[in-house]
Amino acid sequence: MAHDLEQKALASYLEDHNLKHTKQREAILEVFLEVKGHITGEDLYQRVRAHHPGIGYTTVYRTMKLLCDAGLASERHFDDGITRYEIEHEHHDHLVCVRCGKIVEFECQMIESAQDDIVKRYGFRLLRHRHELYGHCPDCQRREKGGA
Amino acid sequence: MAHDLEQKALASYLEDHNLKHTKQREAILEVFLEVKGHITGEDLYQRVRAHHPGIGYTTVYRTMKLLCDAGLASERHFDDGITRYEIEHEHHDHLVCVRCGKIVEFECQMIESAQDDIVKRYGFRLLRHRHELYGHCPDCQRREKGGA
DNA sequence: ATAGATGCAAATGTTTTGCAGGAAA
DNA sequence: TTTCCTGCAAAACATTTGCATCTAT
Repeated sequence: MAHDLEQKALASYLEDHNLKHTKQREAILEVFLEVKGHITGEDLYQRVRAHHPGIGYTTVYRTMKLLCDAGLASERHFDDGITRYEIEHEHHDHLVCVRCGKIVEFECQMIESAQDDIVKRYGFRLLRHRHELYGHCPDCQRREKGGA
Repeated sequence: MAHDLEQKALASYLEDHNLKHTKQREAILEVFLEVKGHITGEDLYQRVRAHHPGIGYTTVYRTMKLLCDAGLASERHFDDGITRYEIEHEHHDHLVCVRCGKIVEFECQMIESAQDDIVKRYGFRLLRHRHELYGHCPDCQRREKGGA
């Protein structure tokens, strides 16, 4: 499967850092990749638990932190204050549906360069940014018209 | 003082909604306007407390919620997860210095219209957005060179 | 007099930490 | 067999709520 690559990356990270390769860590990474990220700690916990009862919240949170350090995941904080983990990949921003929770990624070079201009204007040195658009996705707009 | 206007707005909001005009509410609004917003609940609590010992966190939080309803304040959530209250005014976004915590507002029409394009492309209906640039402000960059 | 406000303490919800037992190397 | 992990329970932290008391109207 396509996830072998990431499992190998995890293994080599663990090895390089004198950490142990446990079934819990493997299981959490597995589920995380399966759902393609954008998942909360709670949700991840529930899903891993389905296959591995007995696993604790603690392990999920600790493992996700580890995956972030390993460069396989990254944390995202949207409006609801709940941390979500996504698969680490090149820079992008998000569209979030406030009705169904769907998250879509986008990337816009024009905005990036406008940001650079703003930063220059104020004399800041830019480290990172966060840009989120909240609204209703096409499916939910259709549902609205339907009557829900 | 310039704050009379807002105190009047508060009074009329309270009246319209059958709420009472208390010294706590007045004091909190006073301090909030004084510091020009972008303040945390904790910070606001400490400052109000300096002049009005005995006031509780609860009242600060409840009053800020009320001021938001009244359209005088609005909540902002930056990266650190602590709610900050700002003076409500026309749409804008923020530059945040991650060293000293300074917050600068900006507004960019080019970005706004680029957003509209993106939203259209994905078929979303845009309700609101959040755009924050994190970096080092000019003062902190100077300090860095200095040696701190 | 009475609806509404206050302040305390306790609850909340998410994430983290201390610790004793358990598993990988 | 030593080092690192795990899971539980408890802590942490910002914010909210229950409740008895107090206050503006």
